[in-house]
Order: sequence, then C-alpha cells, then structure tokens
Amino acid sequence: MSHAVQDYAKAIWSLGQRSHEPVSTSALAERIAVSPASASAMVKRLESLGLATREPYHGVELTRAGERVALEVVRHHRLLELYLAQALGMPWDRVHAEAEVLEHAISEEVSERIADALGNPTHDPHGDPIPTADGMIEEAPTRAFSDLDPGDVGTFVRVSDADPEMLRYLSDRGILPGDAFEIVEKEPFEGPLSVRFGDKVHVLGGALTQAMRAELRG
Amino acid sequence: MSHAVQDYAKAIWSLGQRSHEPVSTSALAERIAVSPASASAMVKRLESLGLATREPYHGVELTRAGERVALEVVRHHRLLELYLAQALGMPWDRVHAEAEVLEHAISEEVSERIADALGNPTHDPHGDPIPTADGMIEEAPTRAFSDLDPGDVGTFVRVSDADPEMLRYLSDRGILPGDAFEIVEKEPFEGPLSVRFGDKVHVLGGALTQAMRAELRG
DNA sequence: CGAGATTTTAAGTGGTGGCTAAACTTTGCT
DNA sequence: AGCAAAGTTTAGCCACCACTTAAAATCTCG
Repeated sequence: MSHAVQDYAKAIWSLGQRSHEPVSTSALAERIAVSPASASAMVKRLESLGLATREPYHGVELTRAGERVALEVVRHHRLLELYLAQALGMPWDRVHAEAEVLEHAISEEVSERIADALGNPTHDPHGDPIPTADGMIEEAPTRAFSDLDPGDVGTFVRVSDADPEMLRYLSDRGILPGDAFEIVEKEPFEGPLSVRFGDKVHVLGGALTQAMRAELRG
Repeated sequence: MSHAVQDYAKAIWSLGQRSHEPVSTSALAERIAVSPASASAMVKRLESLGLATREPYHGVELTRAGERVALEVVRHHRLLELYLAQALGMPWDRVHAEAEVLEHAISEEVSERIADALGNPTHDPHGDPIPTADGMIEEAPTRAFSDLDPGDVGTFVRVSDADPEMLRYLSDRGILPGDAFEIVEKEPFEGPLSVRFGDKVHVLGGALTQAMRAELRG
C-alpha cells in the first residue's frame, strides 16, 4: 500500500464527502495535480486492490475497505496536526505539510499513543473531526461562509488546512475555529463578506470564505 | 535523496566508525542485506551525489557531506527512539523499528522541536550518543563486554539497538545503560561471562556480550 | 606467479507513477 | 435525432529506483 494509493484513497474520500456521489476522474486528477489519464490508471489500481469500485466514465467510489484506508490516513493526519501544534508547539500554519508526510509513516501503535497523549481528541486544530481508530467519523453538517447571508450567526468550525497563507492570515487576526461570529454584510457578485468576531468586524474575500466553514446557530 | 541513499550513508558511517578505514563493498552489502553487486552500484550513486569517495576495489569513505547526511539520519533516529520511549511510553524494545521508518520522514524542524522537548539530550535510551544538529558527535571509546576480563569494572554504556530480543532480555533483568558492573568470571572459548550488576551476578552469553559495550573505570 | 577471494560491470527484472496522443463515451445543445 | 464539445479511457511510452545473476576484472597471499 504505497503512499500514492493512500493519497488517492484520501482524495476520493474527501471529494466524496459533500456530494454523496461517485467522484469524477477529472476532479480527482485536479485534486492530486496529475493528468486525468494518470488518475484513471490509479483508480484502476485501487479497484484491483479492492479499495474502490468504478463505473467506467461515471466515476469512482470507495469500498468499505478503501474508506477504512482513507479514514486511517485522515486520522493519522489530524492527530499529527494536533500533536505537532500542541505537544511540540509548531505553528498552526506549518503542521499540515509535516503531517502530510508523517501520516504515511507512523504505525498504528504510535498513532494510538499520540491519541492517548492528547486525551483522545475529536477535532484537530483546524476544527476538522478526527476519525476513530475503527474507521468511524461524524461530520456535523457545515456551510461555507461564502453561502451565508447577513444576520446569520454561528460558530466558525473549520478551515481547509491546505493553504498555510490562509491559516497565517486568520491566526494573525485572532480568528480560530470555535469562535462565534455574525455575518454583517455581504457584497454581491462574490464580493467580500463582513463578519463580526467578538467586537471586531473583518472583511473576508472570496477564496477565504469558501475555505471557511460554519455551524449555524439554531 | 531517497531512503535507500540515506540508509547506505548511515551504514557506511556505522561500519567506518570503529576501524577508521574505507568500508568494503562486501561488508556494506552484508549490513544492508543485498548482493555485493547492488552495494557496488549504490556506492557509485553516493559518489555521484558527492556523498562518498571510492577507490575501486578498495572500499568507500564518506565525504564530509555524506557524513552529514549519515549523522543527520542517526540524530533523527536516536532522538526519535528517546522521544518515543520517554514522551509516548513506548517500550524500549520497540522504539528501534519505529524510528527506523520515521528517521527518514521527519523534517529538521520537527527533529529540533523534539530535541528541545527532551532537553537536548546527548544520549539515546540505548546509551548511544546523539549527533548534534550541525553534524558533530563525540564517541567515547568503548569496549565490547566480550573483550573484558575478570576484575574489570566500569559502566555499561550501550547496547546495539537492532535486536529487540536482547533489549527485552536485558530490561527484564533490570540491566540498563548507565549501570555500573564488575566482571566476575570469564569462561574460555567464547563461553559466557559472569557480570555483577549491583548485587546480582548475571551470566551473559556470546552474542549478547558482543552487542553490549562498556566504558572501563580508570 | 597464480589460485581464490573480492569487486565491478553488464544486462536484465519488476514495480511505481507519471506523461502524451489518440480513441472512445457521455452530455448537452440545436 | 444528430452532432460537437467535454470528459474519460486506452495505448504506448518514459524515467526512476533498487534489486538480481552471471561474467569479467582486479587484488591478495601463499
């Protein structure tokens, strides 16, 4: 089970999360940053490993086994992020890259020891839920900030961990998962969003509001 | 810089430690458990990377760059062993295998954070010295237990970390690096050695006494 | 000096993971 | 329905890595 296979499983899982439909080859290829042909070939490999089923021309889905692989990698990733930040004091915006490598290298034993050391947490520092060791995950339904409307109030629960710039930007301004917010204003045509966190109103642009997710109150 | 390259550098360094002479291809091949031809090819690769110099038919030596690579990997390995044992409570006899994998995966930043968390230790749990971040190591001259004679007293400083059985055996009997000892008796023909640790005399066989190393008193 | 040991070269294997180009299927529009 | 565009798959290829066996080269030591 090579790194690449694990990465594809993770990517398929991740893309399949929202829409519970098969994942298209091109979406997968774009996510992994390879050509569609390469993604197609890899998907075949996952199928031959029993990790995915595919309907040619209609997309891939993970089998339960494939989902387990994906969730295990995701568990490793999120535990590592939390551990690096918490136990080793690594800045929030650098843990992702490190976890991306280590997630493939740590044994089950170490990952469980890390989970224990952290008190078996349920969410990582970005607000993402951590799958359990037996391959379960509960995803609370969240909405992208870009979908919200003025007057909406709730909790900022997570932000994509893939872009260090965004993380640094947010943490520089003291905005962290768990913070309550209220949408103040929304400019039309994908314009910026004015959001109040505490007493400060921040104006957040498009890419950012697509990466940030909220649980609405009520 | 692939894992294999790092492993070869580490092996050459390790084999070159004792006798400060070039390392033979066959010794290297045996250490890595590959054919001599494979080792020969890899050595060429190290040379082309500027990590080693070789005198065909007369062995390899690491360049300063190669030594740095080796020492960095060794540093990672030993810090990880210590960290896994100390911070995550992993048993002494299992840390080696895990460190063998992770040593290639952790970044400099994480390894320095681990070193800090451990208080910048100088020795790992097996008693092996830990190279500094800038590629220095001080190796106190030690002698194998199998070379010692009755009446010799000193400190048990280290034991090869490669064999979990030995580690378990020793720790089960409460024998740990740092312990003082006295050689009580030595049977001829590579027979067992009687060694006093504290008030207990242990009879230790051949392979074990070759893996255990001592600093003699005086 | 020459036999035996060691080392190197030569040639080839199998796996991974990627690519382009061309062929094929689906979709969506008229 | 028909057709073009978009999306997907296949075919054929490449590069890398790390290893192998077999044969040739070199060294060493009696």
